[in-house]
Amino acid sequence: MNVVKNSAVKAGSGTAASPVHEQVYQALRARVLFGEMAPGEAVTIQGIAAALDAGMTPVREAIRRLISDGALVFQGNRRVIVPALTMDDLEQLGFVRKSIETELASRAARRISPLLVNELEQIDGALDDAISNGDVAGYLAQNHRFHTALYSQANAPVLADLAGRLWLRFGPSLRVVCGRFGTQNLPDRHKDLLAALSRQDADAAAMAMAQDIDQGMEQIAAVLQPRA
Amino acid sequence: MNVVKNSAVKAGSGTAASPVHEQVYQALRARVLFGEMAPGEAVTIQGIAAALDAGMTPVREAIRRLISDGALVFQGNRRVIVPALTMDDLEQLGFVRKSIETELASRAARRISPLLVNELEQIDGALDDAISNGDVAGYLAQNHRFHTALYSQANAPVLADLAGRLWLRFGPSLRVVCGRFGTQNLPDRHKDLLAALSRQDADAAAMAMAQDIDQGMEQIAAVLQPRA
DNA sequence: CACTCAAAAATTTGATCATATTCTGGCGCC
DNA sequence: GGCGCCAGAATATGATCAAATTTTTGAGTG
Repeated sequence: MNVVKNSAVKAGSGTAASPVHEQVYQALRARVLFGEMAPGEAVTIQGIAAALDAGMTPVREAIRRLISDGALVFQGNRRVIVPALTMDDLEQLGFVRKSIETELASRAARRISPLLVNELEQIDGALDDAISNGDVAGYLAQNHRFHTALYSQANAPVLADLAGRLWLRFGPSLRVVCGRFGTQNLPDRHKDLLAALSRQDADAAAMAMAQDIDQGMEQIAAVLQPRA
Repeated sequence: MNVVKNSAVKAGSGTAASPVHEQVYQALRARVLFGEMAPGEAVTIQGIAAALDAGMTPVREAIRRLISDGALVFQGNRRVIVPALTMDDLEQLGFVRKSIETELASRAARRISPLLVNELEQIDGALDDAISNGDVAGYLAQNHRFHTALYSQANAPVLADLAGRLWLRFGPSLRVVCGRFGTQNLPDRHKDLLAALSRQDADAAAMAMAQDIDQGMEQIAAVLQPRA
């Protein structure tokens, strides 16, 4: 992967010339979110800088942001790694996710438009395709898109922002889940959610979301606790 | 204020020579948390660097972290300011605080030792002193210490960490509250909480915490909405 | 003749890099 | 197995370039 150098071309190709540290942040964020970095893997500034063809300063800034997001952890000394969740971490994460994301689902349900329901159904369709095709990256991406699109409709930027941060914490572990079980065994709990949304039933939407979260967290827990 | 240069003295005076960017982060964090920066105030990298006698790079990193924490906001262009909360922000913050911090209180209540209760009572005493002395800075500091000490006992690092981040968001506004109303009118809702903790009553602790949070959020809301 | 609006210079500030310095962790040696 | 040296990586600096804001200035108008 390569970060686009916005050097000479002023009449940009379309993207509004975001600063390098932002590009690096987005690139790393995507990697973490979609499981392209393994839990426990070390992250070196110079390594990332070389991989993304960027200077050290922007990379350093991006990494600090990710650390603050909980997407990376600063290992006491000067070492930065991709975190490996413990069972305790997972339990707490599940608690917060259920608190925040059920509320987001609830609020979104009250304001949602048929247009949005349609968009979500399309995303969910793409998600189903990814599952049946065994396309792990596609599954993760569409699942993320589904939740993000829903939360953006809740008119609650603070909550949506927090939820987005939480996702960064279990992204790497999700990849491990898919690596172990494949996509075939990933049930899609979004159908109940879509039904609730389309009839603007806030309580039902919250409940469906809670189940979706529980199911996801349990699947990760199964991988974290490798004793039969 | 001046950051200590850890230059020649290798046999350190006791503090384990933390990196400059960490020192800057802590310094800025304290400033935000204790209302030493006004909402809406602009934060310039070079200004901070000059004020703290540090280079630009560490300051830049610290600011990025604070932005990720929600303590500062990146104002589209390249400007960074201390956020001024809206009523909507406050409502969402209150929701998340109640979700997380009541849970923390609850968990702490189940594990707390008489020793800790004693420590909390001492902090609360210092808090009362600050109130009667009209010592705004002291009030904010002790109040923060109280909650932090409690949360550290909940054995839930993820939740405690998230709670700590949330506090950064309303720190600046708290200062405005105190500036407007003084400390005299700040009721201390910690007594109920301490009582619940000392008898390890998790539900009562959660309820008391919810009231403490509600009261704090309402006080901020009163300042945010300046129509009589 | 004063006033307004706007354009352009100047200053302030942010972004990035190349480089020097310091520290950590590993590896060979005793 | 413990101790000191070495490679590599992180930290930090200051310079340099670019962007944005502010100030200045000037022409046109009432």
